[in-house]
Amino acid sequence: MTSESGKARRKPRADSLRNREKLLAAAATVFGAGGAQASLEAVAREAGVGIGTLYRHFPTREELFEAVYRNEVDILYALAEKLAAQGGDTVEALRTWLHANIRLFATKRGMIDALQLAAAGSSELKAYSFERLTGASGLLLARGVDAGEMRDDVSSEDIFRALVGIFYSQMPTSNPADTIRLVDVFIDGLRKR
Amino acid sequence: MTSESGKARRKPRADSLRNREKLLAAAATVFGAGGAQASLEAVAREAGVGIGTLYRHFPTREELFEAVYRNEVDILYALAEKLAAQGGDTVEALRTWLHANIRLFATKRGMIDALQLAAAGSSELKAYSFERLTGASGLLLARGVDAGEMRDDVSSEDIFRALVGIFYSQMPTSNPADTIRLVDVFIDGLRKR
DNA sequence: GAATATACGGAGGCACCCTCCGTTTATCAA
DNA sequence: TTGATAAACGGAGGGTGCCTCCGTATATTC
Repeated sequence: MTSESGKARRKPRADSLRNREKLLAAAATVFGAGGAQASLEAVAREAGVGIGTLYRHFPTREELFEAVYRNEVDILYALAEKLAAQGGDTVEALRTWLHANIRLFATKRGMIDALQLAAAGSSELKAYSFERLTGASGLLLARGVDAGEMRDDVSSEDIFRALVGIFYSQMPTSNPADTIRLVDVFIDGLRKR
Repeated sequence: MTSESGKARRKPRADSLRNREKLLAAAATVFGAGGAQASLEAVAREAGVGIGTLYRHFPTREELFEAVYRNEVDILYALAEKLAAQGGDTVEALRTWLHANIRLFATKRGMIDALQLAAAGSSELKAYSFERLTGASGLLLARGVDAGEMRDDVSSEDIFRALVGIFYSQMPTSNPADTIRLVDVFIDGLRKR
């Protein structure tokens, strides 16, 4: 139903699939080193393909980012689901999840930029990452609100954006410990008073 | 002692002063519309001067930003001083000051970008704005810590960066009310528990 | 009214963005 | 196998921006 919808199509060309993989690997390398604004031509060079090929596979910078980090995003989402399911202190669950975020972002400079892009992106076609991670924090937030342990006057999207903002502004200069402390401040603020 | 230090200098050329003003006005316009990444050549065009002239007056993008927004920064600093001097609830003072920030940034898209730049900039030669505003929030924070009303385990620089991050991530999509709510969450987290 | 210290402007070299299209190649059917 | 052809490739090209450099212009000074 997925692969044979519509008229019978040729199967994708092998070189196309190969190039896609090469581009993803190259992008992980280049973005990892240079952050979000790294040159797309550099990615194409690193991958050993023409710039046109890059654009055919990933028409926008965002799409390339999304593809590169989709896996990590899925991991974070899965963690949120696990934490939400296993019960226990709701505030601590949220804290655990956010600390996992920080630890992940600390090693992947490009990832935080990707989220920054996603969070700022147009709302009509929201990036996969933004939806997914907003969903994840929403899961944990809702549990806290239901339990009467967290304030109910903020949305998961706002929270997520705020946290991305904190990460984003902290990363370049500070060490993870400072970031963790600030996120903890924010979490304490989320407690119902 | 300031103006005649060293050998007797010529007075600055009139055209130079004029161009500096033209550049500042143009930059305010262009950055106001286009944000931090607006083209410097566009600024020069708007000012009706050559690109070389722009670079002579403001060797870096940061310096131009700083000059454009210095006045607002000074206003915010003065407000912090006033709030710190007049006593009263320390947490409320900080809140008042941050709300003033939000209100100001809401109308000056370029300003928040400028701070973002300043906050991320190299720490060896810190931008005027960053130092000034860090100092301002430090003033208010210290008072709260001394009064035993705020936690003492975060630095004013970290706080300031975090708040810039929140502003920065919120502004493009949300309305000021959401931003205010999130900053309030953060402030609540700063309370000593 | 020189002399000269300063400032001006923009060409030039480089990098990047993105599009477009002539060329190449993988797939499929005969 | 071997065309036929849909699909993908690559990179030239036109545009923009960055920043530097230096020949030219001009405000100040004496």
